[in-house]
Amino acid sequence: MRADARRNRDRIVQTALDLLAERGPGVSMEEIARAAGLGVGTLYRHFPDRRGLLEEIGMDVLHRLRAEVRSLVGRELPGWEVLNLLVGYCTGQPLALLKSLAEDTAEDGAGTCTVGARERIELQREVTGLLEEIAGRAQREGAVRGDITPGEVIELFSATVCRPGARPGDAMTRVMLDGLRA
Amino acid sequence: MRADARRNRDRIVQTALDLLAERGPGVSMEEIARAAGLGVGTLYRHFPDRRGLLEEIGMDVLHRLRAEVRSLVGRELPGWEVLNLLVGYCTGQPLALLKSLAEDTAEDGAGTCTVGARERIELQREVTGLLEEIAGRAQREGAVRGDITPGEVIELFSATVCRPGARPGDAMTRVMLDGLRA
Amino acid sequence: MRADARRNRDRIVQTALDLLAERGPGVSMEEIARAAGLGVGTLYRHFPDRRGLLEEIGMDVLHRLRAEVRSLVGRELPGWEVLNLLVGYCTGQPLALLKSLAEDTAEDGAGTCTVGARERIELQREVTGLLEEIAGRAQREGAVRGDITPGEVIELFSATVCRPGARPGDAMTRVMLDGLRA
Amino acid sequence: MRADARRNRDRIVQTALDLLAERGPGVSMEEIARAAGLGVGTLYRHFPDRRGLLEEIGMDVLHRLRAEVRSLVGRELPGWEVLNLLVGYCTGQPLALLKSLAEDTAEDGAGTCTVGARERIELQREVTGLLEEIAGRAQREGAVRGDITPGEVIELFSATVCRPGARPGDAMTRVMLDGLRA
DNA sequence: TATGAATGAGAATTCATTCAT
DNA sequence: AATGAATGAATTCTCATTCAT
Repeated sequence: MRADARRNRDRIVQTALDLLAERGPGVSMEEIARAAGLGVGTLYRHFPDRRGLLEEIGMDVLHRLRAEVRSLVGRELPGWEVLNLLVGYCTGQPLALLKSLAEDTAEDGAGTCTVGARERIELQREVTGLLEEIAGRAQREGAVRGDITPGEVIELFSATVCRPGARPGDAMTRVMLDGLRA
Repeated sequence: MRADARRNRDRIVQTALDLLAERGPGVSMEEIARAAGLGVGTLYRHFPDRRGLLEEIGMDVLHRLRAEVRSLVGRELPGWEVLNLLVGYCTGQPLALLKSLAEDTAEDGAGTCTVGARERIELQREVTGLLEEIAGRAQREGAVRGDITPGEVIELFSATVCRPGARPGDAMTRVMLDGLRA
Repeated sequence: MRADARRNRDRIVQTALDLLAERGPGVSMEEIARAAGLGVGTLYRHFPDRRGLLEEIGMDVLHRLRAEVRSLVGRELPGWEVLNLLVGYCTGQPLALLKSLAEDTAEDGAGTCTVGARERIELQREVTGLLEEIAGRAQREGAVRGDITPGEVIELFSATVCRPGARPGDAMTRVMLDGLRA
Repeated sequence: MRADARRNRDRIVQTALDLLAERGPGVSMEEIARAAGLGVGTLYRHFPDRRGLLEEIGMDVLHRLRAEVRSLVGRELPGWEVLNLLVGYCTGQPLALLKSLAEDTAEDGAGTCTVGARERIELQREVTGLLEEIAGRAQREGAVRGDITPGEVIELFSATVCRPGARPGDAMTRVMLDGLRA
């Protein structure tokens, strides 16, 4: 891929993320293209359609999240500490998009699932798996209560840090972390 | 108001609530009308426009919530118990709609706020006030931790019970309640 | 026809005329009914449809015009004087409606002409005939120039006095009358 | 602006003028688009909405009228002759549209006047000013009667030549011109 | 009979997507 | 390859007309 094409593609993804965060899911393709300093045509050269763009953005976010999780896991810290560090990372990321993507996909029914969606779901599952491992470890270490499943721990964790406007150390994250303690 | 008109109006509100819960905010006026067994025209006889319909539905939900809160407050129970009882009520109600209404209103900017929206915001504020009183009481009773404001308690509470798919006693509500304890 | 039905009918015609004059051809049936203090249902009991109502209104106006013309003709005045007296009458009447009716009818093509329209056209022709007689007499008396047909005299006359906002003695009517002189 | 876009825009304006003249103000956007050999979307790319399209058409007509008036004024002819030449020009133009635009604008009330409407009114005023100058000159030259204002002369002039179906030399224009003579 | 609620076809408008320049 | 003009299906909303109360 040529350098300028790559640059354009990244600009689109970034701009779309910003606009989506700022103005909700109603932003039009035209607006995204314009905000990225491009024409719609160029946008469609890079992404097959709106859904495709959203999926790719989701992939982008997930890739970065996976990288972060992997690097934290590599540092061999206690699970509880990893969860706390992840709060810091996640609250700064536009993870809310992942939720709406998941909902949109669910709506369509399992059958009509795009290739792009399948890839994302795959990746999502992988990342969730990693996170659940961390949660499980934290439970085995006695830091997190044992009366809920690791999956539920992560569900909770996501609900908290993915919520729009989440900040590390705000009331909701503090209560969530305290509530998770054994 | 004629009996049949009243009945239709209620059907519309109920149907719209169901569809909105089931299929997200993208449902069209036509779909709502069809699902209610009516023509679009009838929707527009009862509600000025799409926004108006949504606002009225929000009012409907809020009125019922206020009634519930008032009745609980009237029973002079400890604040903590009221909060727990409210979990049971709220998780069965389509409160998520209130959030999306609030977001939509915010988008338009303060100036362009409709009369309907203003009323709803008013009512919302009233209900929130009642809830914060309950939270405050629970804190003074020593049941809820004191390091967060009553407003934050309620914010948390809402985030948990308004989330789509919330069930009383599920992991998220349990953790939230445990995290709130003093 | 019962007295109250007659009264309702007249109210509708009068109200419709007023609204049409005041707010243009965009007034809705509902508005007309409401302004007449009735429901739409009642309106449709008296008139088959919108077009029918307009035609009837046209008939109403035409009947009164014919009566006026006949009475003036009966007074055996010189043609020129009759024309001048008619200016006074016509500028106070909502004759503009007749033009728009004529245009609407023309649009539909000759074939699709309603029974109501046919009657009105008939009556219109009769009145025009009477007026042309007057014009012809005025020409024979030497008061009106002879280089245009009586039909043209009346066309002119109508264009002037039917124009919205026409007042006897205003610039346009004076110029028209002066221009018509032999 | 791209050449083809320019061409399409002009086609739209021309087609709309024709349809409006032929079928009255009820023509739909879809019809205009179809008649221009385009999709509705294209109309909306070029004009913000129906009103916007009409205003632009009005501007178009007015610009051409102003150019004509200016060129006639530049030829330093007697006022009376200019008026007569203008009859020839005006009767071939769809000036009736300007009247209906003025009425539509008036209906909305002064406050809600669009930017487009304001521009048009401005231009209309300018052209009317030019025409009144010509009328005034014709009066000073002794060709036009002095007992009416230049404004009234032009009002009359417009009423005659803007009327649908006006032809130079038809009865109405001849009478108007004769009536205006001193 | 009078009323006004219900209906649905039709008009304006938006926006994802395609295609000519 | 980039651009933005063109497209038309989908959506909101209106209003003449019908029909239940």
